[in-house]
Amino acid sequence: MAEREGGPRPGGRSARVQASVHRAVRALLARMDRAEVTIPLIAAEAGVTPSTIYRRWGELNELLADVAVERLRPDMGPVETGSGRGDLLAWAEQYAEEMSSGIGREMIRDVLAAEGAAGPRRCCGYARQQIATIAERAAARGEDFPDLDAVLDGVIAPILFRILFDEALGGKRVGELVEGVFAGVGRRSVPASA
Amino acid sequence: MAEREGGPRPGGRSARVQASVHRAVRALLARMDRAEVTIPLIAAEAGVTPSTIYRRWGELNELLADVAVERLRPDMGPVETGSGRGDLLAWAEQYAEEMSSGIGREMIRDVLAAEGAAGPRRCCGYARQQIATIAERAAARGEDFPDLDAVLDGVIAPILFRILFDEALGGKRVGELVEGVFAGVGRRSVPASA
DNA sequence: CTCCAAACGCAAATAATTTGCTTTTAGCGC
DNA sequence: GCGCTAAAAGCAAATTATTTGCGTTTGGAG
Repeated sequence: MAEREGGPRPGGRSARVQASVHRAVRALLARMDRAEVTIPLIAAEAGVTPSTIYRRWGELNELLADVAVERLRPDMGPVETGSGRGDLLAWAEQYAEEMSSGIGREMIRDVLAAEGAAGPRRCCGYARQQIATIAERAAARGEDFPDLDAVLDGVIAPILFRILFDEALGGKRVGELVEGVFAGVGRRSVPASA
Repeated sequence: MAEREGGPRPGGRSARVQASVHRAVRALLARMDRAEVTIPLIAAEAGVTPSTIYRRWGELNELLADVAVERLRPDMGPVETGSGRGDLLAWAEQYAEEMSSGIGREMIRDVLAAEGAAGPRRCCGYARQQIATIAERAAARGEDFPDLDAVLDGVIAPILFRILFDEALGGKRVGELVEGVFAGVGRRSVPASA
């Protein structure tokens, strides 16, 4: 659990190259439009030969997705507000805002555009984990908290769907979504009252 | 409303080229893996020169997205079952199934990977229109029917979110989602009972 | 019918990608 | 430590894709 991924050793050449390439991608992405970023450019910025990148990542999209997934990994747990509802609301609002930004949107698209389904799954897993943390805290306090799937489908899904297909949701609507999943607590899988 | 888009005249050279290229893309996509499809290949299959495609679409992704959007356009209205709930359920189940298929998934990704937001918007618009039709029919029968946005966020969003980021939902879960948006009818924007 | 501009075809020039081979280097047994 | 081995990187040539300049075709308007 302490290691991140890939490289045989943190300080090895392989790891150094990967770090250098990732750094180069982030730098170029910050400096110019994504459409202008090419593998030879990244290679030059990173101080490696293009063929190294081609052999390791195959194509530009894979590399961009790799970098994006890493950037999308949350660097801290969800903030605590005192209640599960407050935690979820605060987290969802921040999540929506981060993902709605230009860079956030691009990262999501990069992740989705990559070949396998591993990238998207990992991103989904990040959100899942954050919500699970909130749910556990709520459970520890003896509160009712909606199912993980209910939150994924009722809050995360609309946020990402609108970003990708329509227009990003505002904070107000996100709040309504959170209210919605709490309104439905216990309605599913609990054969009571319906 | 009778014309489709683009071309000056249905039988003109421009339209002929576009049709030929689109046909070529569909043929190649059916015959081989997407990763192997290149613009020169498409050009050869379509009987045009590559530069024509480059000038018109710019890059492979744009062309693939263009073709995908066209294929994603519904070719008929939602089936009528007698009730708004039944219509929505039937439509959502078919939608989920179509989009979950390998080809559906690929088309969505192609659309999302393209530059502008026009493609995704159009796809969202297709779904919106289908739902609006169902809603109008329900209204004409005097039934209650959820808001368009409630359906988009409560049914379409989870379906697509799971396909893109996790695992496609089964028909059972889709049914639950439809039930969910009907359970919430009138709860939003109508200041009653809460 | 003639003209104009947009779209296409062609081919040369440029850039990206692949590939075979050599060199470096991290991990491993001694 | 000391070599050995295999994975990963560098290098350069070959291949393939993309861009571009220019001449030609063609659809639409006067």
